[in-house]
Amino acid sequence: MPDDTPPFRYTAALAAGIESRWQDRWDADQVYRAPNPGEPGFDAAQPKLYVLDMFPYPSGAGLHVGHPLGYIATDIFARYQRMLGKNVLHAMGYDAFGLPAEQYALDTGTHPRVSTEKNVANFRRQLRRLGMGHESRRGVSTTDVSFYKWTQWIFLQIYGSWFDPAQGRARPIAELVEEFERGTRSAPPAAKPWDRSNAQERAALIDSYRLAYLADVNVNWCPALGTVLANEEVTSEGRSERGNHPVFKRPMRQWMMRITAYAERLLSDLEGVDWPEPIKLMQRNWIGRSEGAFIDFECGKRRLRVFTTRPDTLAGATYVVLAPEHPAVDELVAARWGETVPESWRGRALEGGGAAGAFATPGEAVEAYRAAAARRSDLERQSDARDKTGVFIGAYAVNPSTGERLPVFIADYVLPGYGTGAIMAVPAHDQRDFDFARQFGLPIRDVLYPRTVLAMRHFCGAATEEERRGEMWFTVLADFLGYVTSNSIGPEGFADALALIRSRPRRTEDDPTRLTLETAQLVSDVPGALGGRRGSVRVTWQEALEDFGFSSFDELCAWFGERAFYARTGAAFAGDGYAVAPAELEGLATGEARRRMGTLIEERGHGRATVQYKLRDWLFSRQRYWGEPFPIVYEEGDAKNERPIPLPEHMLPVELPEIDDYRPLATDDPSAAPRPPLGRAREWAHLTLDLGNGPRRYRRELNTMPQWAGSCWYYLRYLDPANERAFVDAQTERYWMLSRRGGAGGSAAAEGERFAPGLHHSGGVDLYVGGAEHAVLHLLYARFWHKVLFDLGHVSTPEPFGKLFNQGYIQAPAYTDERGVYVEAARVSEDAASPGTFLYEGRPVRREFGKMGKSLKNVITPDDVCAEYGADSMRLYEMYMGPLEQSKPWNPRDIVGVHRFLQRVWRGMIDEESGAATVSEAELPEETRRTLHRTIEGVRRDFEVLSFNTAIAKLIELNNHLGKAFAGQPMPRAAAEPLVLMLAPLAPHIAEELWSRLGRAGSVVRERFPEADPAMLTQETVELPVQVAGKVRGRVVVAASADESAVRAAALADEKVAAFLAGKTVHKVIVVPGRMVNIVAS
RNA sequence: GGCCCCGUGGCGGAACGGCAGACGCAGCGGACUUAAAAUCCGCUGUCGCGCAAGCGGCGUGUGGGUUCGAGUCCCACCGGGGCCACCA
Repeated sequence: MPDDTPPFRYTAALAAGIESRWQDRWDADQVYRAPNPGEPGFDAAQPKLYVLDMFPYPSGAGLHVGHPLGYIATDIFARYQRMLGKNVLHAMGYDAFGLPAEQYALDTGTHPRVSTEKNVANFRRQLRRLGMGHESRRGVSTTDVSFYKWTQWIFLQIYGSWFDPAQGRARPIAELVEEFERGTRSAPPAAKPWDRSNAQERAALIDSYRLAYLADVNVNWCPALGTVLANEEVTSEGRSERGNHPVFKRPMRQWMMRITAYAERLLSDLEGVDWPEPIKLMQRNWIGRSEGAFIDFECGKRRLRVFTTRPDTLAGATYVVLAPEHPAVDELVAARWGETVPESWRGRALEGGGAAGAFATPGEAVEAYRAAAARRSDLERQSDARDKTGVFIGAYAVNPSTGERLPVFIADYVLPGYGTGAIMAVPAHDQRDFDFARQFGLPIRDVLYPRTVLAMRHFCGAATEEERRGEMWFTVLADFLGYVTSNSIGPEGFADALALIRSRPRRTEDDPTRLTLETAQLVSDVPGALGGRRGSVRVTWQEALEDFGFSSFDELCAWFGERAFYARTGAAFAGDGYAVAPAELEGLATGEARRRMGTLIEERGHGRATVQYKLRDWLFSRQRYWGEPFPIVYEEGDAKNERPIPLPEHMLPVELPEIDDYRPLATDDPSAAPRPPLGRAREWAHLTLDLGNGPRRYRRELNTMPQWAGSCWYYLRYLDPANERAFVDAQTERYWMLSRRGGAGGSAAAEGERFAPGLHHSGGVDLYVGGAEHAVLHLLYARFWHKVLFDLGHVSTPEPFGKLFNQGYIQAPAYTDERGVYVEAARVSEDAASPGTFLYEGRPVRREFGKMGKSLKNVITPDDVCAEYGADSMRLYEMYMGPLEQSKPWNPRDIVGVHRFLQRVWRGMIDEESGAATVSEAELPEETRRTLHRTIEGVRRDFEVLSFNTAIAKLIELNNHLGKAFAGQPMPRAAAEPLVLMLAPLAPHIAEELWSRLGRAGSVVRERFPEADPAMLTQETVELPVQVAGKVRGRVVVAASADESAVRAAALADEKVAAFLAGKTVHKVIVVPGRMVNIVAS
């Protein structure tokens, strides 16, 4: 069959030729080079812009179409900004250390360095194929020796500093030593005074202040990976995020980073950055600040310190709970049970341990409970979180508010690492305490109520104390009142609620804690109880009101003091309420009561106000091969790693040694000792050094740094990738990070306006794009390092990333067979006989949509898409799918739409037979000029806010317009060229080709983006819709400058409108100039 | 369980509180072809009336509210997704 496709039709084949030719040209001409200060071509007057992507792990599988979504977006944005005349830094590096890279190397039996280099090369090839305008000289990899030398250097900076709480910032450790020497600072009470300490003790004291330190901590040990993991790398099921292996808690001596010192700044500085709110929220939650108080309970001769956020509920505390690991337990545990101690408090010997039954002494019960708690996995603990366990330790503590003797328990629902590891339990106002109290028959004393409940108490005087305590029925009332009022059901509904409350069935045992809203509604469906919300009610609302002594609904509302009641589900716990006990707090709103109680406690010496954080220090060492070695040695003979010795800067880098067997020591045995693979490099691990006191033998630190180390600062190395004297040149750092985007150019500032709000305050990277999966890990660690570097004067901004944008995921269909196992999506086809049925090897499979990736076997590679349609079509499609921040399904059928668009653009100005441009030099007709300028204006606006889907739609519209306007005749150059330039950021290859075929020399990369003529955006006449009672009934054309009365007259005069107004009185005419008219008539 | 985000045609999605469904896909009809593909033109939320141009009703998950006017703002519910999950 003869192929009659014209030789210059824009097909995949033609696109492939165009694309590779221009990619070569771009490389050869270095068109993306962004000069640093002092480099050739640098112009201080030119505004700068730093655009950054979260760099990838170069996995062996290569890129799939989900990866470049964000990269394409930043590339378009960067290209657009270059065309506005900015000096744009856009580069792509590789996060190549860490578990995934090492795991891939293990799987394929190659050395990690070899496989990493291969993978990086493959990623680079794939990205180049997509036409990315990355500046290659800045594309560093975290595994480059010249890179990790500086990772080690930064580690030494952190190691060499301490956090001064008085100044709220990190300072060099030498200044701390100096303060001790001079006596301006004294050692903490627990430590020996400085002047009476020996050298070793002084060193230990100093070490205890460092931001990077060795400590025996209860770590997450993952034997299957042969390494410890950070809290952030462990899932809520207690398994490793990588590989899903079991993780065990175990004390080990490890490197830690004192990120907790920065908790407050990491929290408060979120205010100043332009980040998506959900991400900020996740960071806030992770940091987990809570204000509260330490309260001391007398407990025999000891004082037992608890932490609470609700000191105002102290009077409601009816028992005390310690974490099983709490150090005071051994001291407090009683020798024998008291006479009156119930059986259930004494623990239960488990089956297999001989006779089942309560333990003979508290000591035995405690021991058994601790052992059982340690055996229980996190998963088990969570699955039955409502079933509280614990044992009484035989001791009592005195409630400082009531003077009562409260029993002391240990229970694993109290965590050892948070607060003081001890709590006062207030079962009336805390769900967990309530669950525990019910389990153990402990008293429940309520001391505060939502406002509505206080009101309801007045109404329902019939309810006894007993009823309230046992069932916390007030939450039901609160639920229902909130429901009734917020639904604006009105007096009838309110009466319904009252009727329901009075007739509501007793709480049953299987619904022990509280009636939820759903159950309340269920109850309302019970015949006889209420008969439905709108149905027959047993009493009329007047009757109900009269019952309660009100004559009208308004009067009732007035009694409540406000028209809306805020109480909702859980209000009794959450605390928008009023305290009623103890006497000092009577009638105070909770916020006030908390403050008042805090003061009282402090005044009476029972404790003090404090702030606690959930954030823990960062576990910084791993027992793996493929990571940055620590620049740390120990004296030979110091077997327990007691005294780390930092290597001097000139000894950096500490290169990762070549070893044959780099596998981690994986095992199933949770009690096995970690054995870092670097221990096998014997030559490397032991060395002779002269650290100023003569040559001595030293041992190297054998752990490596975690995955996150390199990604904590790579964006700084992009700025100055080849610098051998510093991690980044100070002036260069200031230029790219500190100066405001668009600051120097007048018009540029205006252009950035819509985008700029986030850029005033913190400085840093102007736009950082990446997935939301890094909301806490990478983004928190990087902020921490950046702040340390800022405090030490190495960087000029307190925050690294001024504006953050999260792109969504690309989802793709995935298929499971009857066993629920995923099958190769590429080999599934739709059954032609019955659409909607999908077949894999002739067997039906079930379709679902999920994030594209290896695990769902639904990967589509950009290489395939490029081969079928070309890179420009691929880029355009990914941007056209929908809003960048949204997750959306990959639908290959839709790609032809954007491909056809490019084809039409091409054909509009190129002769498909000869390849010659077919444009005229004619002037544009008025209507076309207006359309063009409206498009320019719209596309610019869309580009500024990364709304590429709508920008493309506008370009398609423009092209459709041009196709119609110049059907059968050449398109004027005055339309063709702006169209090409607007297309250039989105589809750079075809734009370059068209530009050159239109007879223009050079690349479009540095051409100026078209500007809209404001005169072309205003219109002389406008068509306004005219509504009658909110429905469009007609249209009038009026002068754009027409005043309100003219528009009003025109609207009323309209024939159609008049027809609708016939026989009606016009009450009001609303005229929104330039928008519409609405006539209110009856 | 808590917090957060999202519900618009057959599909992806447009829409400063002001003409709902831009643009694309799919579908239908037509032109060009011996034919098909490609390409081009037109139609395409839904129901009713009409031969027709057209006219009208209903429509943004459900129920309320605010407003001259609600996809958009507020409340509740239903459904989907995400994050955290015994943090006192």
